[in-house]
Amino acid sequence: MPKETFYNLPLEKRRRIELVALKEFVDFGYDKASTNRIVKESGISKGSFYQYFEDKKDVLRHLLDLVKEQKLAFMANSLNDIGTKSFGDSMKALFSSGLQYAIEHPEWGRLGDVILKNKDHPVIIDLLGDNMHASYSIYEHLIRKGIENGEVDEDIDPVYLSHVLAELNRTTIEYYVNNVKGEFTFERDLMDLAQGYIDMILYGVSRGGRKRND
Amino acid sequence: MPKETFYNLPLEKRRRIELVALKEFVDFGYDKASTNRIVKESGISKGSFYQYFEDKKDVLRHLLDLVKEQKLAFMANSLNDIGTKSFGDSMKALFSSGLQYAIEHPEWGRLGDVILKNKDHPVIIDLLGDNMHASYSIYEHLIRKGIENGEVDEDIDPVYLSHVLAELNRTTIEYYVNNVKGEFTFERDLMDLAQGYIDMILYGVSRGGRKRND
DNA sequence: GTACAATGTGACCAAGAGGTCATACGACCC
DNA sequence: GGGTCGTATGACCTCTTGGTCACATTGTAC
Repeated sequence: MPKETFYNLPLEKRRRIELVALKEFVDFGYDKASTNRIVKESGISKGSFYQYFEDKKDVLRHLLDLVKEQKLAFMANSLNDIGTKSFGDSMKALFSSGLQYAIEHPEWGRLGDVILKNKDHPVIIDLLGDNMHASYSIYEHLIRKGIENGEVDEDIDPVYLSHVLAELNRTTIEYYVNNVKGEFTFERDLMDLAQGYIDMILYGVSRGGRKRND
Repeated sequence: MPKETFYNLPLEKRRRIELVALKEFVDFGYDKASTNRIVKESGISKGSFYQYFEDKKDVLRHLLDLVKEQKLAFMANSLNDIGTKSFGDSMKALFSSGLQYAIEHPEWGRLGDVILKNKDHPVIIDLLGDNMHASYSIYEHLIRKGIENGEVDEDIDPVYLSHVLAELNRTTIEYYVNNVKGEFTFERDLMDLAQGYIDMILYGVSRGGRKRND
């Protein structure tokens, strides 16, 4: 956790440091992110930096706390009634609110991607702790429920599928944020996109096998 | 390319250096891979190292050449008749020979994973050059052919799907190599696994939507 | 033997990393 | 004025990095 000194700072200065650090981690990843660059870019001295944070890891921890808080608030609606919906609708809610978050908060969204991509890094493992497992568990939980309901094929290994879905979610959001950018801002387009995505998961990519265009 | 001096070396010494370097890149990724560690581990001097290779990048280039050569030889059969098969069978051939390669050459297989995971790194982009695009293109080509045949849903963006399939392929192989290890050594198991994988892609994960267990 | 080229060596370099610390500054209290 | 407390500073530390280079060793030809 950042030290008290950091929280005593004027809000504006705090935000400035956070944004510079965020950009640094997003642009360079954990290892290559440079504390020297962060202090230079945010116009503070090296000494101050280490009076605000324990160490480099502490900065990333703080950013992850922020993004987690933000994203949970953002996705609260989708997550709340997840127990009441079908597998497909739950997945759709998860995907579309995730994509919407990535569109509205591009830098913070990219932090999530960078973290997920470096999920083998010891520092990331340490920082995420149970959180990582938790994010897989959401999928796993939905899958098991889906199997019980008869919505999901019982032959599929739920643990395997949870990995696939988490990766697929990330890949898809990354693809649309990178390649399609601002073209999908309308709620309607986003829902169409999500529907296509869910159909692909549920019914596959084969022509005859899909439901939507029957 | 490695310098002539390197190729003049006794084969055994060359292999030793290659294996140490491979392990280093696989364990640490490009940036954190240390030339100092490589020379220490392989029992040569720093000076010799730089008489064999231009620079750090040159070593990875050499390893990528080796793995590419190996893997192409390994997958030659699957790749040869890819034009003559259906989308599903081509995908199956691609997946199962890829998995088999990963099982039989774990370290070299992991190098491919590490590279694919760091595909945004400038050095990796430089080294892979058109190769990366080529690997996506295989998928893209199959997808477009599948759409023409009426095998694949025409509503799906082929470029997007090629990214998804490449990622899915990697995730699945990674999952089975990490979690299931030696249990799938028999040809039969491997083909079952591949069939399940392809069915998931073609017909989705929904109970009713899948063909295999109708 | 001498000569010459190929190969081997490790001290050395500059750059950058994360992190520390003695010192200085400014606001408040007495 | 003096004292003190929270904050700001940048020179400095050690460590590791990728890469160099003057020199030593070896092998072969004559």
